[in-house]
Amino acid sequence: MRRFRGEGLNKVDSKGRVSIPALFRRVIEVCDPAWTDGLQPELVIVYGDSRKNFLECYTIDAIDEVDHKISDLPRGSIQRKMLERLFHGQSFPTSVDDTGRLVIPHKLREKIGIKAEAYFIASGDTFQIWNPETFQEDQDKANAWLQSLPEDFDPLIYLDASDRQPDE
Amino acid sequence: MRRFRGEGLNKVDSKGRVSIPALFRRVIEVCDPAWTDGLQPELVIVYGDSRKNFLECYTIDAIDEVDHKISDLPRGSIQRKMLERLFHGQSFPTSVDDTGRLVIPHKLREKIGIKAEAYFIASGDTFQIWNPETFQEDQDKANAWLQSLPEDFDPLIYLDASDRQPDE
DNA sequence: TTAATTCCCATAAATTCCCATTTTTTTCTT
DNA sequence: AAGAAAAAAATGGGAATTTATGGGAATTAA
Repeated sequence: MRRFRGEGLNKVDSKGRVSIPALFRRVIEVCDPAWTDGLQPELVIVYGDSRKNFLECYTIDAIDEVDHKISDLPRGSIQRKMLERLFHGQSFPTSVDDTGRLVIPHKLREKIGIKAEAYFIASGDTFQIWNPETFQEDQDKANAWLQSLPEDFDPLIYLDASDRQPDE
Repeated sequence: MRRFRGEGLNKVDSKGRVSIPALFRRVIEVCDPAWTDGLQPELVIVYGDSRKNFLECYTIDAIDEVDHKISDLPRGSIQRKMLERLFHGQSFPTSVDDTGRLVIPHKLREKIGIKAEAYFIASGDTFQIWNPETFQEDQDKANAWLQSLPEDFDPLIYLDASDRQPDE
């Protein structure tokens, strides 16, 4: 499964159109089973988590995986209801047009405070769209935290933790 | 099988007419085996569960699936009787008119307290129609709960739970 | 025959499509 | 290695289409 990698800053016009970074487009295409050259590859924007101030964009493969897991949860359970609302209700299916752009509806632009520019950043099998200033603030916080660590501390140390048993 | 995705808020006029979000219409059409371009695609509104304060709308394919499962239940069983009453009796078959609207009968509008506006939200292979205020209250509760969780809590964690054995 | 429902038509706003430029990146050539 | 040419990416604007919505006439129901 291909993963997104990289970041980018693009202009948003009055109709809400933004170019998707070209590298991301290749991944969106490959991860849409119905896509073939000439077609507009599809994707899904998830925006419902009220704690997040960015949009999360899923490829078709990625959202299908989520959908299947949701349908494995017991009908009527509170978890299923919540996830259905978030991923089925508070999401927006769309596609990349033939000039490589996406239309972000007015309501979604409002939600994350996007006006003239949008910042894109890869996040594994999804990518996120931020208001550039909001992202910078978040990044500043992350940097401050890094600064507080010993000079020789290597974040990769966290990876080894995943080998441990959950109860350790 | 196509699934509904997204949400929308539309006006209800004095005759009870409401536009169905365009994205939903595409799904309703595809999931009606009898539908072909120019015809009015059909659907079924289920309204009998007194504990729910919204209407649940089924595509023809979705309701057929339910019907078949019901007819597999033992005749005369209490379960079958209950489901038949709910899905056969307390349901309303209708269709999308050629301007993309649905007429919600007065009785159903009363039941969920709809007056000038109706809120639509996808829920897998069905979609729901709510009174906008009622939905918002429900959503506020969900958000409050989310806010109460640790900052880095990801609702997707629930999905991984489905890998576990039921008795864990 | 009154009221409710359906059908038909009209319009404004939003969205999509199509085409044209500009920028940036890559490739080719000297 | 520099500059020119070609290709790809980003952006802008207008026309055409689709949506959402409103109102009246025709039809059906009570």
